[in-house]
Amino acid sequence: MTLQERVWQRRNRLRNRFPSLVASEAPAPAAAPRRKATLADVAERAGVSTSTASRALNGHGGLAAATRAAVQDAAAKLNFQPSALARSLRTQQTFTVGFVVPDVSSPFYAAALKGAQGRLEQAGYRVMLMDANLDVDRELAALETLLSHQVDGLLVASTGMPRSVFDGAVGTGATPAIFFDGVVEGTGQGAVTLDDEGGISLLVDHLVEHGHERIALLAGSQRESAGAARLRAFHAAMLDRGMSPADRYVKVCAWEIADGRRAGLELLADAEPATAVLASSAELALGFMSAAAVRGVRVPDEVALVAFDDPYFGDLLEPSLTAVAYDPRQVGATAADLLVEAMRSETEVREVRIPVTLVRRRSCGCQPEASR
Amino acid sequence: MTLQERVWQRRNRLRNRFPSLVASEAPAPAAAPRRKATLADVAERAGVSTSTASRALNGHGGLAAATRAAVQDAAAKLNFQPSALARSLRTQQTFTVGFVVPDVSSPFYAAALKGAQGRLEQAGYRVMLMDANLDVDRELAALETLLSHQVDGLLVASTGMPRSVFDGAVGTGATPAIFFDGVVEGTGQGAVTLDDEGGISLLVDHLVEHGHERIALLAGSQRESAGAARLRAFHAAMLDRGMSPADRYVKVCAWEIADGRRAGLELLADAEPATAVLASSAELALGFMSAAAVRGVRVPDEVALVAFDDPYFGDLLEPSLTAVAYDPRQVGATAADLLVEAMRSETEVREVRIPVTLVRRRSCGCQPEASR
DNA sequence: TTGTAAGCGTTATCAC
DNA sequence: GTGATAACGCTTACAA
Repeated sequence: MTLQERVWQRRNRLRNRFPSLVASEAPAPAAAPRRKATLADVAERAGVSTSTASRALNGHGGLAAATRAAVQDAAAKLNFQPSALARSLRTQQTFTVGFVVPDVSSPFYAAALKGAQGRLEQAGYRVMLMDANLDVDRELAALETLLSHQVDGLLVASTGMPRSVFDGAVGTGATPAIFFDGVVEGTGQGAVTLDDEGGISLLVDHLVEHGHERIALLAGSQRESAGAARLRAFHAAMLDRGMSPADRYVKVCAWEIADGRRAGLELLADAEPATAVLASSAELALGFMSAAAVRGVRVPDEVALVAFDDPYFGDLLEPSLTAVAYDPRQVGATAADLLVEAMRSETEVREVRIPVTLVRRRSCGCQPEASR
Repeated sequence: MTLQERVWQRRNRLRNRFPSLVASEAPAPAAAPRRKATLADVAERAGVSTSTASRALNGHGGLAAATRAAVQDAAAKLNFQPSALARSLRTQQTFTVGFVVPDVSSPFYAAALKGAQGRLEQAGYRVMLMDANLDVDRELAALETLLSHQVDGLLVASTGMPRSVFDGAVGTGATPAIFFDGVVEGTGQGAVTLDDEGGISLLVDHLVEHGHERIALLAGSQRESAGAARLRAFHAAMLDRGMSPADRYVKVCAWEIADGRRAGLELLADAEPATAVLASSAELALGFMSAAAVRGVRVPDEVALVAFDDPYFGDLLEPSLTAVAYDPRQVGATAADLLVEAMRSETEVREVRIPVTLVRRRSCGCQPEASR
């Protein structure tokens, strides 16, 4: 609070100087607007009341074509920009949505953000961004900040926040929330996730086609819903095909390259190592590749590798990476669409799954014809 | 406007229902706050005036310890969250900064955003994000939107906006602006850029050490200041070493992988092709690698490659990529620091350069001992 | 068709 | 120390 106090004092000092400036200084050289024009200024210049000015500018109720023109003219001359603050305070609508992610610098979230930003801007909304830094407490703080700014809606990829905490902070239904990627089960106005089951199925199927039976999983963190979903899907897919992976083949770990490397080294040190590895994310796959390189294990000759997540440089790796691909922007864009709908009118909660496809390259053992 | 109208109507309908709810419904089960608590509610519960309540909460001027406690207690009980909107309207401070980039989904900007976000949050600021989508017009629109929200400061990576346009929109000095990466020359309260000269020098030197003389440049777009700076630095560095590259070795192009590939193919089709290529960004280098692969030209045996920009998977490429590295978060963080300073008090304009280092890997022809 | 006035939720000035 | 009261810049009944 001390900080705020100091700053305000400064501002006020500045503002207090204005009267004298305006009063005693020579009249402005011309139409050089000394201070940001307000609606009252526009009204005065157009010779009407502020209410009329407001109506003219916002296209509301009946009003003479002439006055409307006069007001618009005055507004243009003064370069009038309505104060979003004042308007929002009055209308209780901010046309701002809060965007919360575990880590903006992750390519996936950055792309989702881009997708959402585009749609929201088109719909007339601004985005206020908060990075939870993979920390549930900060995620909570982020939500509270956003709420105190009266955002009209929330787009959140949760870092595994319990439902009760989320509902406690957001209050049920007051501010619509759409989850993407990191879902808080049982709340919110909707969710968009990747087709984890379908993707894992594609990957397992493909490895089986290559004749693998001892398949390992780099599962990622189980706090985020996506990690958990992929692990579940993996077990289901294996069972479907009459296999059940040894527990020691399933590595739960964080999402960074280093974590994938660590887990990969463990996998490779096994007495009877898996012949194929499925990584739950591109980073984990990268980590595994690096582990294999360190141990001198050749991919795909000695161990096959596939990933859920197709990095944009997947083609250029050695070996190129077989992976499940999807459009991360689409998840952001879709979530934004759902949110815009929810903000416009009550809608029933909807869950959307983004489709994924298999990209066959060399890390699985395939020999794709010379690409491109 | 039609949209806004409709939404407001709905809101008002909702609000109009509240009085009856509050008035006729049975008293709330307990301290279950029906509606978001306002300062007036807190004051009433504490039995003081709103002014006193405000003072108590903000730690202003003298007031009895007892009353202060009472107010704080009431606030806690009501779960009071001050309205940022109302406060900002009154104080003319939003504690929000606008962040404008050409493309958030680019790893560099995403990382810069992350760096800035952290520092700003620490300093008590929120970030409102706008993506200009590589378009100067949208950049302008973004600035105007931000200004209409009365952001306290601006962090902008410009897509090559002319100074006059920027000054016209932002007005000189009213709202402090710090540029990063994409600088608008001659305005703003500061700028932070990478050490383009130093980086290019390192790269050229290194290629020269390898014995190269016919060095080509994938220059990137010249609209952004970084692209232009690297091109200038390249010419300077070559001249310094007594070389002057043929014009046909210098390819100006956009920043995408595909652009790098296209330019790379041209370079390789040359009758007397360059023996080394310097790419102004990681994407351009990737594009070149892909072009070389298509043509069956081996890197580094037949052509050496170095890049300004070290992608996080640079190690795992084939060949691994020799590059100039830097911390993109640091540029965001540094810019944020400058901005916070500028918002707190008038400061002279400062230009900061972020240092870069050379990472020797295999694409240049080096044989680094087994990494890691 | 237009104006008057109330109010959104705060903070700040000035009396008491 | 504390309380009225007037802004901040806008929208919107309600009156004229």
